[in-house]
Amino acid sequence: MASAALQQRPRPTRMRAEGRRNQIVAIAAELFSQKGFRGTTTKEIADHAGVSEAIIFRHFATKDDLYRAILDDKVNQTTARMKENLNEAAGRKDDNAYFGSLAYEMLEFHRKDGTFMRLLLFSALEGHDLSEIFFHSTAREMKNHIRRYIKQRIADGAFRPIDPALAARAFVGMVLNQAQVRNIFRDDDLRFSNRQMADRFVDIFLNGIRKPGHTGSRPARG
Amino acid sequence: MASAALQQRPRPTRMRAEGRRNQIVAIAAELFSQKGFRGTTTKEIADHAGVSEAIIFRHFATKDDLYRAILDDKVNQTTARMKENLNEAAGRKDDNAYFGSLAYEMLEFHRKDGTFMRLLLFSALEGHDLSEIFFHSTAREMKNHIRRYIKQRIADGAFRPIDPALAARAFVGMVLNQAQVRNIFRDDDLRFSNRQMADRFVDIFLNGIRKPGHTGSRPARG
DNA sequence: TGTAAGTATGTTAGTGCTTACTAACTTTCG
DNA sequence: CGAAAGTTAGTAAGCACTAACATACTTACA
Repeated sequence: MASAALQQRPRPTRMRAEGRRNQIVAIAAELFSQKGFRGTTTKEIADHAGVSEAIIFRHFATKDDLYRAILDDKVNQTTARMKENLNEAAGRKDDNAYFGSLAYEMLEFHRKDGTFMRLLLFSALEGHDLSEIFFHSTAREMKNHIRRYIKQRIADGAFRPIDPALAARAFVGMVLNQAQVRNIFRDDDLRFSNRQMADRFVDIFLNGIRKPGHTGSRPARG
Repeated sequence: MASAALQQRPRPTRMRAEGRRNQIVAIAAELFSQKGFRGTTTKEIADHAGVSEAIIFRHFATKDDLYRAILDDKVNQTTARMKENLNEAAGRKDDNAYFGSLAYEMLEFHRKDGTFMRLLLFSALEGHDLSEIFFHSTAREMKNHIRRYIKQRIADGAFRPIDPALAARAFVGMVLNQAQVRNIFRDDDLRFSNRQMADRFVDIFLNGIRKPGHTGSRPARG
């Protein structure tokens, strides 16, 4: 996938600095996500960009700098997208809609961008100093959002008095583990659409934390 | 006169082949789990073993062979331990005990052996050919065990008619994500013991999949 | 039992290859 | 022209891996 960006060019098309820079970032992101930072050579990146190796180092002082630029890039474009979805769903107090769209968006996000999770894990495992920011800006921020929502719904009397942070992790865990098994371990045994999967996770989760009697708790119209 | 500024290798303790081999495997497992296969050098392994680099290659033809030995080792000792726990819990039909001990054992396992999860992820991300076996022998096997149990309990009329494989993944996901956040991302915000955490995950999960009215087939637990 | 021979375990000092990165030069374009 | 975008041809360091030699332990046999 996305191998269109990785094609080699026989003729070195001359590009402007910004364009070349973006191209290098995109290509390197793909390669780093596939083989890790240490497993990818600057020569390899240059070849995929159809350019000599020295060009890489005109745009990025070191290989590490390039990695930093990639993570920065990913974080920015990701948090922006995620926050939109979170806030969109947070307004209403429809539990099914909130968790359903959340799970669906997470699954879809990781389906569309297979590199993200791999980059995140690689950076954490390889102990890169930006991995913490990378992590905090994504999973943790999302988890906190859910935690606050659950806390509110407990106060509303809709959910049982469970620990909000733990419940949030439980829900995120279901969804992320599914995405991870698919993206990292290529174990695609569950033949559900992301929508179906999201609905079923929400079903289990909400039944698990709702107060007995509170069957659906859709936004009471009165 | 004594060139005391020499490296710390005062007495090259002579070991028998098997002992040295095991030592190298243990050291390399630790280092690979911390820095990955590509991120760890054979020199480094030798230094930690207090031995010259050539010794590594007397026991293992290539660095790759060493990696293979480590994964084999981990798989064997792990599946053995895990299967015991699974079968021990499977006999009784106490849902709380089954899922509770399962979650607890998983959390404890990953707390005790922090290298396992890192090795598993590294091998999958770096695309090592043994990673599939590594994966199948652990998470997948366990998930199948749970899937069968859930299927049985649905037939018993204790659980709602949900998809067993999906429910199994949901449960495993909760637990493994928690272990992963702790081991990989070092985000230790949940201040619960593993026992408490297991109980709470089970609480959410079982309430989520039990038939209404089936409060819980606990034999004797108040 | 003493000890030389034989073997297992260790060392040093490399090899050739790959890597990130650089210097110095050439080509394209406004 | 002059600057921006490209090239070639390196370098020093680090890598997995090896050959040749050194030392400790075991065993065979008087």
